[in-house]
Amino acid sequence: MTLSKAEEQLMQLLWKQERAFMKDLIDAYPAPKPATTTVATLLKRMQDKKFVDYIQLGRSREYFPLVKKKVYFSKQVNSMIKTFFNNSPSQFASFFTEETNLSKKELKELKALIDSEIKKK
Amino acid sequence: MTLSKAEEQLMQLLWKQERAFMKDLIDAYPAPKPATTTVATLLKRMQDKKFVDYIQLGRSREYFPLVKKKVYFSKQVNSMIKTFFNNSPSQFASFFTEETNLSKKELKELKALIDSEIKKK
DNA sequence: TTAAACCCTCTACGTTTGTAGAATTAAAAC
DNA sequence: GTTTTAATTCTACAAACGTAGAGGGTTTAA
Repeated sequence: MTLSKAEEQLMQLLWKQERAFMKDLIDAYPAPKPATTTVATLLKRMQDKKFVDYIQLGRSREYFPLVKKKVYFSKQVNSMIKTFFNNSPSQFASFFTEETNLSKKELKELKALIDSEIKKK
Repeated sequence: MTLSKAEEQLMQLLWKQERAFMKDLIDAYPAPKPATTTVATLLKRMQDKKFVDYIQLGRSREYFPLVKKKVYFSKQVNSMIKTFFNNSPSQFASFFTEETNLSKKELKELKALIDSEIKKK
């Protein structure tokens, strides 16, 4: 089960807020904001898909993610790696390094980071 | 304009073959293979979206990609970076390095690769 | 207490997607 | 030459998606 584009956008807003009432989510939308009913529909569909849940507070619902952004993102990347790079993360990594425009500074940071990863192993 | 899931799968087959007749594409599908009409429909839609074109050979068409895999992939990654990492490739990179299970060896290769990228700058 | 703000469910409608049957045509194999 | 194979177009239909009006409650601020 995956999120559609519109659902994903909403999910992003929810991840950012951690927990939110519908109003907060709508506030967070850039203009042109969708109708409240649109957001309500999306939230309900996302519930059905088990991506969000809520607790009833008074007559309002405080929504929260059921899936961590990291986990969701990981799945996305892994599926891309599988699709595009024959399931080889290192192939993906090298492609990424070459194709993305990282500055020299960023590259150095990345290198340092990799170093610390290597040490962990 | 983007490809749908089913279209993307077909596109992968076409990228692999570089140029192909419909039959070749269908052959390349894992079971259960879709009906030929299904593939034909997808191909036509992909044409409309300007992702493939063909040349008429006899009464058959040899299809080929209009968009390079690399380019398409790049766009995917960039949109993910934008969505998940606030448009920061380096944030993405560090996340990736930490979360993906690269072996020590792969990490070292990646590091070497980054080094050569640094030198280029 | 009345208007404005807020939230929810139900319903709906146009578009896109996944999938494929029917009909037709042409070529290839027998 | 007739059956088989491959392709193509047309048509279709169910599911998923994007979007939102209508209707019907509360609540809060005037």
